[in-house]
Amino acid sequence: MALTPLQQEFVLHFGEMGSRWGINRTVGQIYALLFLSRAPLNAETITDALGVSRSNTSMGLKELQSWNLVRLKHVPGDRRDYFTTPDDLWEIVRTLVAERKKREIDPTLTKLRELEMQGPAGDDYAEARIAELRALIEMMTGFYEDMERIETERLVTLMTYGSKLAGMIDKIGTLPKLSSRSTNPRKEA
Amino acid sequence: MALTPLQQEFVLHFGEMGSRWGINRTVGQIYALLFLSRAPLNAETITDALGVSRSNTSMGLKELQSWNLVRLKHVPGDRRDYFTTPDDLWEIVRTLVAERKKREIDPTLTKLRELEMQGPAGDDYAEARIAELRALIEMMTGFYEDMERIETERLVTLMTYGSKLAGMIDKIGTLPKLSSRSTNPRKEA
DNA sequence: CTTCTGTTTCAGAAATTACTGAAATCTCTG
DNA sequence: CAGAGATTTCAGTAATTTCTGAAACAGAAG
Repeated sequence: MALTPLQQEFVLHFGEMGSRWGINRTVGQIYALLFLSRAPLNAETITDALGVSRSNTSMGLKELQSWNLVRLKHVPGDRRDYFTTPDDLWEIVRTLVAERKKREIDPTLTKLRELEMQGPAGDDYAEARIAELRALIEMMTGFYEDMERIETERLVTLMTYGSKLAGMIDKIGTLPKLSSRSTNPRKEA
Repeated sequence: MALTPLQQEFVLHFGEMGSRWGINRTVGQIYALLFLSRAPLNAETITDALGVSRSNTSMGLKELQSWNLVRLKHVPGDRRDYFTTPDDLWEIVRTLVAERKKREIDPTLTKLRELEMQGPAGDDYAEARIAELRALIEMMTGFYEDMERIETERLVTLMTYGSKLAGMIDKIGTLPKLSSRSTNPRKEA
């Protein structure tokens, strides 16, 4: 499969960005190719389009599967595996955020909790810093978990609302009580 | 400077996580060390505490400076440079997000706009996908820019509010008009 | 069971990235 | 300006990561 110039440029860009995103070039390129392709592609087609080895494609697809970024499809009457990316971009973003959190944040949160468990270490400043960092990460991951549960349509509304939020935030506490994870938002109604 | 076991473990963890975070081990370790240290440290002290070469420390500090993650301090009567991390963790988070956006997202947004500029390429699906991705990234970066301007205290309130937001979002549009980047949030008052 | 098609694994090669020590540079101070 | 202290640069080396081709594996069909 020959790539159009548009596909080509997009694929090369994702390859180059790969290292910044924590994946390797081939993985970035495979993803880019699938992203732009309406129909699912099999490993052979990908190998051929990108000019990499068949085994490299296999590893790349495995990596993308471990990120939950691609779906496996089967074409009737064809034994080969076909891959696609979800049509819904928001689903992709959600997956990406969830996976990065899992890989880049959760291990550290666990470690910070461990360190706190070990009790006083005779270094007040370091202990305070660690506790503060742990609390901040917990706040952010807690918020993330709440946002994760909100439907896409509402998220879009929220994001579009943008700077108006500042004004709205100040109304919090004056609004009727609703269930929430929060313990004490500024003022209890 | 000998590290306490607490510092040691924290520093080693940051070193290991470094590669996932897009920095190298030494950079992660230097940052961790500075983060836990009340007093600013000079390059010599860091070199000694981490057991790396002086030049490696120099490069690591340079990298951290390029990320705006450390500040340079000067101790009266001492010509050496001393480094610290900001006391305010929120400031650190803001820097981190800003820098990652700059490195991981902005170049892609630029590239997507370029690709769209090049006009029809005879691949409707790919063009639509690219346009959709560009629009999504613009929405998210636009929202980010709005949030960036909100004071920390309000952000904390917002994050603490968590799942209550879902209910609040539905009220958007019924609230009095305020200035905003948004063009048409669901319903105009 | 054997063959055929497709996928994965893996050891080594290639490429990239990180680290070091020595030399160069920079900048105060006397 | 000369010398001392501090930092940076850089070429070479070490370590790590990525990629490949060959071989092993899987399972459907005859």
